[in-house]
Amino acid sequence: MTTQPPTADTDEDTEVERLNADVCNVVGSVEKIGSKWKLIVLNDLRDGEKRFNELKRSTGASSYTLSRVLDDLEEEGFLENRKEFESPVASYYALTEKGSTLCPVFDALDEWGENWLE
Amino acid sequence: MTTQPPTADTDEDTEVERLNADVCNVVGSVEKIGSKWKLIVLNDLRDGEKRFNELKRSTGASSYTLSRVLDDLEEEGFLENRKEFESPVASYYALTEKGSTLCPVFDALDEWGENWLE
DNA sequence: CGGCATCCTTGGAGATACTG
DNA sequence: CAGTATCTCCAAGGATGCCG
Repeated sequence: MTTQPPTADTDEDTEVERLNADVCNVVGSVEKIGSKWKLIVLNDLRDGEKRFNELKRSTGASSYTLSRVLDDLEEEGFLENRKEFESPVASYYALTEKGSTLCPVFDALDEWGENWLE
Repeated sequence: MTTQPPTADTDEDTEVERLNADVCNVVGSVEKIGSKWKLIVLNDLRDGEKRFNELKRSTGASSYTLSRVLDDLEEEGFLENRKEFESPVASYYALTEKGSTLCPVFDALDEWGENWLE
């Protein structure tokens, strides 16, 4: 095995998730992509591809957290990673097709926020 | 292209703040109503008002958790509480106007989940 | 530059028992 | 029935250091 940071979980909470997903997949969706950092990162990538440290700065996430979030999102097919092994290594992240399907969700959140935040 | 990849950012002071503003609505919205239980409860109330134990059952939250979530949501104006101090006390919760404004968000999540969950 | 590994703190949330 | 009071546990995440 490699590492098993916090990401390593046996999913026993799938039970609860399933219960709620039965009712409506709103909750399922949120469980899937509703975590704070996932949303921040995904939303940040709507503008186009960004590099690791760029995301780090713009999102405010620690490299540790960002790294894990990016891994998760890539693994789930929401974004893809392109590396350039040139002079200083460059690593670009961008939304995939699937990642882009979330735009309506972001739009809804964005619009809601516009009217109801602060 | 041998040397340095495009470093688009010059001064990070303004950049960070601008990006934070960019992200603000979506992230702000999520921070506001994006927690698992809040969403579960709010979504559960789209059908109409429910009582405490009803919600407890349908959401699967512990009474402690549910209680706090309800408090939060009421305090933030997403739902309202109606009590009947009759025989056995009855307490009904229902979405407010503000709470209903979240429906587009739920719809977006719902539709996304329909296409992309599992 | 990208990004793991490690340590450590926090609060979110379950279980349980109790009260009006 | 509708909550409140505790106790406890664990995953999320910040800080930091190191390494290719």
